[in-house]
Amino acid sequence: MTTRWLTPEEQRAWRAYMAASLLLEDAIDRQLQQDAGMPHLYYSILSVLSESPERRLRMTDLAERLKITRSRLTYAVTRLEKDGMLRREACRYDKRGSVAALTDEGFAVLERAAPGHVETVRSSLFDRLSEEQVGQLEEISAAIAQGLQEDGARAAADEVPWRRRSSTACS
Amino acid sequence: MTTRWLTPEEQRAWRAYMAASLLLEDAIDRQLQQDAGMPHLYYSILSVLSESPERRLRMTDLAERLKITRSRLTYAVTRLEKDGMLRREACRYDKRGSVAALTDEGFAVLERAAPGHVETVRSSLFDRLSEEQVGQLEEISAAIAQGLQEDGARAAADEVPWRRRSSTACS
DNA sequence: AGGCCTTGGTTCAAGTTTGAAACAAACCTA
DNA sequence: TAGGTTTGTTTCAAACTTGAACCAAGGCCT
Repeated sequence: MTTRWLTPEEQRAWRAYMAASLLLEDAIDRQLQQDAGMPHLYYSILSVLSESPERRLRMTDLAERLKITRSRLTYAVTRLEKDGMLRREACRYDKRGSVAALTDEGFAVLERAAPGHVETVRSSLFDRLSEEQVGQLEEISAAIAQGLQEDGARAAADEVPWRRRSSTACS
Repeated sequence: MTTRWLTPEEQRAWRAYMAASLLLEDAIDRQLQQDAGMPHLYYSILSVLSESPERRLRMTDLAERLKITRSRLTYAVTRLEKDGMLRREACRYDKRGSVAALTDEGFAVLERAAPGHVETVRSSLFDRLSEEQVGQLEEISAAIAQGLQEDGARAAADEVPWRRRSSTACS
């Protein structure tokens, strides 16, 4: 089948999106690096933890919420632990598991950084959008995210299908 | 002034956006790494070059179009040059300048990779959106990008203001 | 219990990004 | 035209990300 190239409208949207997402992540990373000494992802880790029951979460759950790989998370958590922002604890139910627990210091750092962060998100993003556009952005983003997560799940399910033994022998 | 926190609608939009942008970049990076052996940014460099007059562009212009730092570009171009995808040439007008020129091999690689890339962009993004949403996405992205670029320009202009000599001596 | 696959996490090397510093050419301006 | 600033680009070290490989521990069978 011949490629269905992007229409001019799609091209414009795609380019605008790429520029916007790059610039936005940059702006946010820069602000947080300045004011909190950590990149956006690291701040997000603290943020997610702070909203979790008992301010702690298992590594895999944390990775899932943040949509990042476990390996990336391991590295980040190691750094944050070194900085005293969180502690690693053993999981009581599952001896394999480890849970990240926000420390009081981590929580304090988060509280101190939050206003500046919110202000940046506001001035970079929401101040430029109408209320209607905020709703549109949510719907669009949700649609994309949902699709990609289904893809991921499907891919995982289909993984190494050649290992499945079919009951009727058809190669 | 007390912080204006995000409204629930804004929070939802922000979280959905973050998830979507992470997942999307991941999907695209993975596909291109698989099929073309390079991350998205590197592909974009080739792509921008291929659409430029004579398939060449000065480093700064390239960085500007891609919204990345010059230093990041230098690294990427070095790799791409090593791989034979492009060549660095001296700029005739400005002896400081260097221009990146797409090689025939680079163009060929690009042509081979393009269909798969477009297919991924389509299935990850545009297939999930209505025509209307594509338009909305463009407008939203353009608004964000425009705002952030103005900010960047303003910040650059205001840089080291203490060096400016005011005509009337006021401190 | 003894295998075997899966799951939760970490480790390691290679690749990439960051930001500040270094350089050199170009551009003032006195 | 010499000195000082700006502009274009690279360099360097430190930080971060990636993906594959690894190591337990948990869950099934049989």
